Amino acid sequence: MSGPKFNPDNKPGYTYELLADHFAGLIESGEWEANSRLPGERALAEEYGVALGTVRHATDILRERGLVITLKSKGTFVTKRN
Amino acid sequence: MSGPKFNPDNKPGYTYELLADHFAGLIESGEWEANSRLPGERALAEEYGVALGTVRHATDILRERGLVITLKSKGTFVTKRN
DNA sequence: TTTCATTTGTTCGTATGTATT
DNA sequence: CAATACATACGAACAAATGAA
Repeated sequence: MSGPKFNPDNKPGYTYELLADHFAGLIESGEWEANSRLPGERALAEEYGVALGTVRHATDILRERGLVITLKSKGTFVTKRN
Repeated sequence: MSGPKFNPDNKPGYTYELLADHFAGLIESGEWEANSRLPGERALAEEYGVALGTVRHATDILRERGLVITLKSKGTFVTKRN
């Protein structure tokens, strides 16, 4: 069995960590711009073929790293850095 | 229906917070002694009539408060205090 | 060494509540 | 009112680590 769509080869590491690193890369590369809102959790879950809770765990990590902030009922935003 | 068995009256506050406070009370009162292992997460979920995720959320809070430590495949233990 | 039970860790699915737009 | 989005909560299943038999 191949696992989640985001990690069909079951590479080492937990899906939420790999996903957090992937998201961090999108921020680092500028594909996710500073101050922009991320796609919704359900949209991300759909896009990456993982569960809502997994996306949430990944964005929790981004928040801990200070890469994003989450505003209730608004969304998760890339933290502006200077 | 009235809600989870642990909070059938749906008192204000989330189940996981009420549960965390309840657990903290057990530690404070000494009913859960220092250095002792808590019942397993799944046993607690069964006992209080709540979901596993809710117990886990509650024990996460206890951990953040420094009241317990969790060792994988061993259990969650009341932090010894002096 | 292998097997087994226990416990935590992770992931999925689904539903409901609440707030914002 | 409807759509969007986060928060909470339920259930279920499998993985990983530990320790004992």
